[in-house]
Amino acid sequence: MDYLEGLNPQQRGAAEQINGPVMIIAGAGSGKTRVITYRVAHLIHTGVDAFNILVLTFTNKAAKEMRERITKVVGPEAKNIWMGTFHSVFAKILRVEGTKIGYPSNFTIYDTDDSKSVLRAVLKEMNLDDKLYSPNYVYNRISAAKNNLVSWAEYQQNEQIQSDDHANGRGHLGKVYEMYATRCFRSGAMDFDDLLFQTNRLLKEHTDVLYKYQNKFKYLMVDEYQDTNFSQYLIVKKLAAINENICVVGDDAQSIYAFRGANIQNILNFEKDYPDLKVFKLEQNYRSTQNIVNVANSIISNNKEQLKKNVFSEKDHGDKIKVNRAFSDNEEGKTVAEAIMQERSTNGQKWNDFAILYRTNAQSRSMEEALRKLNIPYKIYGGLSFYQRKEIKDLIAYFRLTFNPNDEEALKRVINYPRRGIGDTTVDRIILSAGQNNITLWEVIVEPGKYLDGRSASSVGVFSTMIQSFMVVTKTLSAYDAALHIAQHSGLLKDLYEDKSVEGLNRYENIQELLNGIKEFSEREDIEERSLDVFMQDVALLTNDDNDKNPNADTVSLMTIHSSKGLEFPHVFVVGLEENLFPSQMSLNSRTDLEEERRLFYVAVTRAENKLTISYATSRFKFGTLINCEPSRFLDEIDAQYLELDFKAKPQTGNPFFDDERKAWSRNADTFSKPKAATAPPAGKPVKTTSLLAKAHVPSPGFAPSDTSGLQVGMEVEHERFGFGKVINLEGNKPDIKATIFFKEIGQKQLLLKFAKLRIVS
DNA sequence: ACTTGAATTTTTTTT
DNA sequence: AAATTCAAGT
Repeated sequence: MDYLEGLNPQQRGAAEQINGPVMIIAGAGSGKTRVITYRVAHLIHTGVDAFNILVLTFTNKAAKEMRERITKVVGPEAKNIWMGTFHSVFAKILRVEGTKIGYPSNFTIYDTDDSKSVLRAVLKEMNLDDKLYSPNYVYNRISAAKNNLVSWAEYQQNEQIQSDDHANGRGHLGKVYEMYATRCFRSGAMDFDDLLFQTNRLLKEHTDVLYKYQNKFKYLMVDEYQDTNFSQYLIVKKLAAINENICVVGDDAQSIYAFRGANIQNILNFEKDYPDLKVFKLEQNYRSTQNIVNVANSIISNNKEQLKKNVFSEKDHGDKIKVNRAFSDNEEGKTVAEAIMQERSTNGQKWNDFAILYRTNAQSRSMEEALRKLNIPYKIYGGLSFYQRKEIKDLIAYFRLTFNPNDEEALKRVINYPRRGIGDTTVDRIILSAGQNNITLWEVIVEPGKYLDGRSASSVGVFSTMIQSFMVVTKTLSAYDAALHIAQHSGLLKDLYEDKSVEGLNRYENIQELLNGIKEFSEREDIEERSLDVFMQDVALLTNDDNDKNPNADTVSLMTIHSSKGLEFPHVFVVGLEENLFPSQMSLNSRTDLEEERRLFYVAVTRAENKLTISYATSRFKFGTLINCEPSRFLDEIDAQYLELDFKAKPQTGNPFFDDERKAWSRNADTFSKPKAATAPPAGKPVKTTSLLAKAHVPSPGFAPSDTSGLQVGMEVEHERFGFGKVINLEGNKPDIKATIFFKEIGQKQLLLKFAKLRIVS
């Protein structure tokens, strides 16, 4: 039992309560992963067969980490535990049982790009305006339906939905959903939501299958339960129905995936589903200093919907939370990079100790540039995954087509890449005859002479013969040899090799990297089936982290707050605390969305162990135009006693974030009602600086900042935004010289010379 | 069929 | 600013 010694009483209680329904409300940094690890270890020690345990996690990475930790406690037996994301676990089950609901076992998994491409085709065929029916909107709508287990037929019959759609002028959505679903089915494909939706169908329509897995998974654990949607909730509930040995772990304060259908009610209502539920609350935060925990608490206390808990820390108070203000996004990056540089040298820290977190992926660029200038090694997590790169998707599309010739998205992707003279017209004709003869595209292609005329028939024939040869060849080759064969004989490798541009070289290397990955896979000894089609099966579910070559390199980490969930760093920088960015402007229309943004901020803050720095910029580029930004409302919500500002608060207001600029942009309660007809354009809407305000300054043509090292009192200067002014004072030493400048249009300002972009006029 | 350059759109977050 | 789509020319 010594493995339980390291747990505090609540943690231990949760780990030892192995029978019956259990809910663990785990505050940030409260040792949640530890508890799950030891709970599973405890299950195995008390004699539960590892094969009977199912652990559902939120990311592949989390699953992998947990398995490693459990292995340390219980040894190789840990290999036999079913552990993974909802999507990967049920994809695996659907490969085995999917034939019962009409899917081939080699079904393709469509990623978001594939799905949207199908939708575009459908919308085009139905002649629908793709402004009104934007693929994005339609996709989300269908996704939401599936996550609530509404089939296309039910969608069409549901009066509420229908009247909503009609009110939105989108009465054809039901039909689009139907076409989309049938198209995917015909292609032998499931999208992400299908993996859960079809699992539900399977368990509902085939009680023998349900029974089988109920008995297999005698013990269920679900991590990050607050992020499950209805579809996931129901799968779990069904699987647990016989034994009711279900343990869910979560923190309602960290629910940040409602946009993907996550339903916070799942955790709030868990007690109703299981009246004899045992609840454990983990409230001691072992990760962060008291200041950080207190700030986090003061943020989250602004939310109405939450389970009561009292997260506390017994660590030192630690430093106050620094708040930096910058004039632009680039300067914000510079400030962060310089702070990292400095701290590392004074405190002897590693690059690893720092993380920069942001709301949107687009913000990484200004950070990257600043880090690169100071030669700071960094790594960006998330963003475009390796498997989403064009060249990788192209090659994989060939694999997909080889193993599932009905995969229309793969077919359309590669039928004319590399160029082989099959243009849009021919493709359209193929689609047309497939429709007319009620057969698949593939069936047209294998007998081109029957459906197409001479010229195109021959080039199409060459293509289909090639794919057919792949089907034969891959049967006997190892995964790597098969992949190489396809890469070579499809002409793809040659096409990339001949492109000598930098990007072309890069693409070629990426293909080699993929091939290397496949080689590694085909040499793995821990799995039985190592053929290419097995490798293919989960590729759509892989993310960037799963392709990380040296995860232990000493680098600064850059990532969105969403992907930072579950991680921790000694010093965290949260950047871009601005209205319309964080909180995102998409979230301003409803209280629930806004509360989710606030939880997101909570997640960001609680990643920090010892030090936290928050920053915002007063202007930044968006879509190539400069916009003015106002400080985020979240900053106002933090109890000021924990903060340390790098700029002077305005004494009159008592609120450091309400400065003149802020007042001019005046935001308050009516953000929730209508956008007001203000004299000033609302912040966040892209506005050319030239037309900003009556008093806005138009920089002189060819405005470029001068070298200000020789600046003297009395000189006239021009500032990009503040206009012309006169230097009235200079103070401070070398890099930190502060200039007081009187600007004609806006009055006196203090600027740090190293940041200010000034042109010396005279 | 394909190439080129212009016009248009895009940003939330992810399995 | 970058990526994608569109339209005219070859």
